[in-house]
Amino acid sequence: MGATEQQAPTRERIVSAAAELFRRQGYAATGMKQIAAEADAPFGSIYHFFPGGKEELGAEVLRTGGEFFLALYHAITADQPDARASLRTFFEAAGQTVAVTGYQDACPIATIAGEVASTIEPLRIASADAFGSWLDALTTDLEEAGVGKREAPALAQAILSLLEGAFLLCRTSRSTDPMAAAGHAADVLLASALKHGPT
Amino acid sequence: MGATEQQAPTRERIVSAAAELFRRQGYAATGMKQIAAEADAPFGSIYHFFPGGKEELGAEVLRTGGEFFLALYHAITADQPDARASLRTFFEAAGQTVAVTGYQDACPIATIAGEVASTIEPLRIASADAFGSWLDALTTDLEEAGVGKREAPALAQAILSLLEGAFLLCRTSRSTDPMAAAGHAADVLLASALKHGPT
DNA sequence: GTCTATAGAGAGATAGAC
DNA sequence: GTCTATCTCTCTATAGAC
Repeated sequence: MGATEQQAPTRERIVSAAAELFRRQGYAATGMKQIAAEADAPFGSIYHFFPGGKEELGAEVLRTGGEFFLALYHAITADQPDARASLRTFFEAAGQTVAVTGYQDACPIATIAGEVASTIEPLRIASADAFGSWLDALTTDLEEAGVGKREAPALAQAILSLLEGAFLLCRTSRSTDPMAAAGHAADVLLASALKHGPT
Repeated sequence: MGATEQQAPTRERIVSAAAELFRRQGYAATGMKQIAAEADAPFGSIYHFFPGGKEELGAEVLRTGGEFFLALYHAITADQPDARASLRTFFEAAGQTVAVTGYQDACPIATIAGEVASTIEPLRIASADAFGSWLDALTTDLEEAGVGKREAPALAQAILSLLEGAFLLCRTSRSTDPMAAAGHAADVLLASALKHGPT
């Protein structure tokens, strides 16, 4: 914490630089040399830390990205009084992030996932694991909020679909309107599930 | 119609081959040579028909893909008795298509859009135009079904977000569950809008 | 309008000095 | 563990014969 420059370890810098570039430009369009330059790391270090090359680096990016986003979800919703407020706050935060980054940063998984789902099986699986961990967390929260155990998983899938679709529409249209509409829709769905609901 | 082999014109073969490859593998990961091979067309013909190169071809793919999908939407919903049946049928058809193609073919725009939204402005605009045309059509149908003019655009955005998000989750998880959940959610949202509704 | 050969740039990956 | 030079391959794009 002193005046000395504190720089993250090389490996971490590589992973976060790759994460940012993959998320914004896509996996195939991002070169290893560009990653090294952005990370301010020697080119060879990438292959030192990731002997499996680009694919191994991509898998690590998806893993850490999934964990980071999950932690973000928990952090944002922790302070909220109930599940509906949590969802509303989360969608609002998502819209703000997209706008603040100039419609570049949205989901850390989606851009890569769309590219590799039919072509690079290990990365498809890593993407599925990330989405799966979010769905599990959301399902648990929905159940605790009073959504029936039979309805909760499908509702979680619908809410994540809303989020991911809105991310794409926001980035494409350069507008936060789709995220606002998705957030409102998520609230309607949850309210409906709680009313007709369970137990 | 006869016994003679009827082959589509070269330009059309190029566009549809490119559309299929871009949609499945992504824009950056697809090479011009692969497109020529898949289209069974000479390599030079691509540059004959698309002097602007890959970017011009990508724009044409997005334009025709957007039109085709819009026509598909109209065709599927034309026979339906009401708006809720239309939506349910459309989401069912979407899920079937994804599954039947081995989770390869989903939205003709989404994979490209995610890659280019922050990097290739002409293609970002072409993607936005395609999504915009779908939103316009859906908004009109929702209004005709009785959704209030103030609520219809946001509901259309939410429904398209559900569809796009579910496409991604289906392809990533190799399951049609997310599409079923999204279809159900869309039905709930429309029913809610019609009830609390309009006029 | 069809087709081939090739230019020129950049990719992913590797070797080896330090 | 750092860093550079380079290998090989593939990419987009072009030139020019037919």
